[in-house]
Amino acid sequence: MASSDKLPTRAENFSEWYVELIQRAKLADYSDVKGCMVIRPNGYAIWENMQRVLDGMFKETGHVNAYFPLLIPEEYLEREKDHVEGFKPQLAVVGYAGGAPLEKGQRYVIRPTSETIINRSFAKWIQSYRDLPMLMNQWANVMRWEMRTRLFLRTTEFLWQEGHTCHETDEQAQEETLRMLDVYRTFAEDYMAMPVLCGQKTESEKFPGAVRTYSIEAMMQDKKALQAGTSHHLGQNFAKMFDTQFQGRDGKQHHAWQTSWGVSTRLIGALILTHSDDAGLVVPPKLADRQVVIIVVGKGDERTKAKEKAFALAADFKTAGLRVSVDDDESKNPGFKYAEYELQGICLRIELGPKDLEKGTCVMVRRDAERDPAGKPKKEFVPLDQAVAHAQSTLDAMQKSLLEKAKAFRAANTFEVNSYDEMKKRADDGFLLAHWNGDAKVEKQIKEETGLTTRNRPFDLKQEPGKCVVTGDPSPGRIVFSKAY
RNA sequence: CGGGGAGUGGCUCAGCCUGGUAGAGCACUUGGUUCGGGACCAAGGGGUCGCAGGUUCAAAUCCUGUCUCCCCGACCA
Repeated sequence: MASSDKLPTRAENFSEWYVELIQRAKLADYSDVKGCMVIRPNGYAIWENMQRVLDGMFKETGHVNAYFPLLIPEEYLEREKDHVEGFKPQLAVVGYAGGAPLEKGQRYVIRPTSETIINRSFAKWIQSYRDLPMLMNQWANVMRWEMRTRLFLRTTEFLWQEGHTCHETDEQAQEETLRMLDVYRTFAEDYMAMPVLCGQKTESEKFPGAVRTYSIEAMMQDKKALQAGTSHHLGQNFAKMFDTQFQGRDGKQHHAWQTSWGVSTRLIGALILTHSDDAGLVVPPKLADRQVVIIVVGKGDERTKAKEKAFALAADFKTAGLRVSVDDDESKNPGFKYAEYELQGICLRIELGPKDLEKGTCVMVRRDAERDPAGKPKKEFVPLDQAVAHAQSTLDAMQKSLLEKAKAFRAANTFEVNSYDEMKKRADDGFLLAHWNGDAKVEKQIKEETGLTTRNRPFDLKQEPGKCVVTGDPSPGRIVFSKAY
C-alpha cells in the first residue's frame, strides 16, 4: 500500500496531522452544520469513559446530577453585567418558534453555560443554611458561536459537565472551587496521563461573572498550552441577581456563595495532542475503549487452531477485567491490521499464529513501544499462560510511562525568561515563566506583540518578587505565558 | 471577520485555460489465491462535478452570489 495511506507527520504539518488523525481513527467527522462535529463511536467511547470516571469522582465528593433546560430566557443572561458582556458575541438566539417570530422579551438563548437558569431554581430550592451546601452537576451540551473552530478543541456545540454549587460562606465556596480543580488535576494526571498546571487565571482571563477563575493548563506536543478545565468562585454575583438567598444561623437573609466548574469534550482533543504519534492515536489504557486486540494469523488448520486459542485467551482477558476483542477477519492481511489498530490507538496488540502455537507463546506489542529505524515497534514473546498477567503489567506500565513522558516534555519546554527580548525570542518554545506587573494593559500589549497569553499563576510555582519584563515594575512572582489553543 | 488555498464516486486527485453526454488510483462488492508490518488476480457497483442563479443550442469547464473545509491572524473552553 502506498505512502498516501500514512498520516502526515507531526513535523511536516501539525494541524493537518491532528485533523487527519481524528478522521482516519474514526473519532469524529465534520457535519453539514457550521462549526459542529459528529462524534463517532470511537470518539464517543472515550468520552463515555471520561464521563464514567469523572461522574464517579463528583459523586464521591458529594455531588448529584440534574438536568436544566437547553433554552434560557434571554433576559436571564442580561442580569449579570459581566456575564452578558462576556457571552453576548457567542450566543445563538431562538427568535422564531411555533411558526411565528418571538418578541424581544420572549426570546431564548441556547445555553452557552447555565449559571443563570440554574440560579432561578436554586433560588426556589434554598431557604435555610440547612439546605446548604447544594452540590449539583449536569451533563449537557452547550453552544457558543465561534469564529474559528477545530475538531474537539473548539466547536460551536460541545458536550461538557457543569458543576454548580451553593455555600454558606465565602470560605466554603473557595474550598469547593479548589477541591474541584483538584479533582480535575487528579483526573488529568491519573487517567489522561496528562500533567497539568493548577493555578489562578488573571482578571482578563477569568470567567465572565466570576470573582476568581482557576484552571488546569496542559502542554500539547507542539508546545502550545491548552486550558483543559476551569473552576470558578462566583462569589455572590449570580445569587444577588437571582435572589438566591438563605436564612443564616444568625436568623438573617444571606446571598449564597457559589461555584461553577466544567470540563468538556475538548479533553479528547487534549488527549490526542498530548500522546498521539505519527502512526496515529495513542490513548492511555485507563481511558481506552479497547485495551487489547488479539489478531489471528495463519491459514488453514493452523489458523483454526490459532483462532480457538485467541478466543480462549480473550475470555481470560475479559475475566481479568480487560477490554479486549479478537480479529479473525480473513479478508485483511495482518500487516494492514497492525497499522489500522495503531491508527486507532488500541493499547496492546497481540498476534497469535502458527509459530506461537508451536512454542506456546504469543506476540505482544505495546502501542507506545520504541520503534526501530524502519518504524517497526519492539515485539515481546510471551508464554500464553502468562499473557494476562503480562498484559496487565504492560498496560499499567504504559499508563505510567505516558505520564512520565508528557512530564518530561513539559519540563524540557518550560523556561524562566527575564527580559522582554528573551520572551519574544522564545515565544514558540513552550511555557515561559516571567515576571509581570499585573496590569491588564501590559498583558494585552504582550499578547498583541508576541501572541503570548497568560495561562495561570501555578500554585506550586514559588512566588518570589521580581521585575516586570515589560515595564520593570515590581512583580509579586512569575506567571506562565504561552501560545495557546 | 481579514489574508491565502481548496471543494469532481467513500478517500486522494486529473479534466477547467481553449464549453460538446465524466476519468484514474485507492477504498467497496463477489469469486479465487494469499496471510508474522499496509497482498494479488478477475469480474462488478457507485458521481444532479459543494449549492443557487446567469450566459449558451450545449456548462464540471465561462460569469455572479452563496455555503463549507484547510492554513495564517484577531475572539474564545
